[in-house]
Amino acid sequence: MALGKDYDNQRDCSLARALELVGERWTMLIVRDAFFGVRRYSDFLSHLETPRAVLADRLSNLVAAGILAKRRYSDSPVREEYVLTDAGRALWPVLAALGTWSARYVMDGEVPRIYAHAECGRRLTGGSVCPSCGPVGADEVEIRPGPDADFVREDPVSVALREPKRLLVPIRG
Amino acid sequence: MALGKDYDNQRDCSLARALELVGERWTMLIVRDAFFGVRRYSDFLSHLETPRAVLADRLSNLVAAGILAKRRYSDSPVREEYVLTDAGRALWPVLAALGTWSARYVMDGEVPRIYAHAECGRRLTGGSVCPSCGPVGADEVEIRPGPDADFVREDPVSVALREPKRLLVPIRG
DNA sequence: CACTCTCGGTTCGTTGAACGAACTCACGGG
DNA sequence: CCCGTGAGTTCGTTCAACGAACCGAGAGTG
Repeated sequence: MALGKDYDNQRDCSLARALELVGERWTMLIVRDAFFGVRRYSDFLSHLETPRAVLADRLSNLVAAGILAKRRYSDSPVREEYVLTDAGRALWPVLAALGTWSARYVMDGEVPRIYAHAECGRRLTGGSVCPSCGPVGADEVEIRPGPDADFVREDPVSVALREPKRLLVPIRG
Repeated sequence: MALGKDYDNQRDCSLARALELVGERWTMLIVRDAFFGVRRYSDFLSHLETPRAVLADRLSNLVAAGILAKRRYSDSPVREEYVLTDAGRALWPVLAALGTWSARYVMDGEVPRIYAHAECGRRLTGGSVCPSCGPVGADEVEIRPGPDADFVREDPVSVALREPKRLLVPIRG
């Protein structure tokens, strides 16, 4: 496949191999949403507003890559959810690093969302490091709306994120 | 533009804004090559083997985003080179985090390339942290071929990377 | 029982991006 | 004068993203 997601002549580079798994359009935002507690196809769909076929394709790729796991949470009716695996949760420092870079060099002072250490309440620096307690895992991170948050969107995920919540805690009870 | 690189409904997220700048196909690998010391259009081209039009588009996007700067290094003939700006160099922790994740969860023990702290020679952990000296900037990082490197490719960049070198040091004198 | 709703998709026609080969243009060297 | 190099642009083809419509199973309502 010459076109598409692979980087055939760059297999000798761990970065390129990683990008084959998480470098496609929408994939990183799906992973971010998974950290936000999104688990259902319909919630990913309404929050990201991606074409349904693209979402289905990305979810199955992420499952194949071992980043998400597909789990049945109801037998009747049959309902599936997508949850982060260990490998998926290990992507937190990557998202955090990119978010931190963006806050510094792209967002120009705007702070739509605040990331803090849930135990001590201090804001994280470098994305995943608490200034008092050192590096923190994603499950110890609390997110809450920042001074520049807008509350315009009405999809279930956006509504749930209007209140502080911990990463990885599912958005629906 | 509904199609393409933007994530219009996600502007309220620093990650999405970052991905609008560095999330397109090839862009991250161009930035990685810039850290490797690649500066010339023809070197990016032969190392990445991307279509020429795509490379030209990505380079101009990166310049517009303030991640690369286009600089004339010869007036006659007119020759330009692309170098990382401060904002571009600040992307190092992002690449390092993704590379580290990949080494752990994707590469399955293969080590094509080794990243070490140039001062003390120790291999970096977490991508950009020296176990003795703490966090290191990209300019203090030395790369060298690892046990699983292959020396198959003959383009100027691949050849130059057969020997140890520091990040950011240009590949051609 | 019929009707409707929700969830989690698949199908399909259209648009736009990636691909790769060919072409351009300015300069420099022999 | 011809050739080579660097840095692109042009263009026809192929493939992926888009979005609207469709689908099937089960649950809830009247």
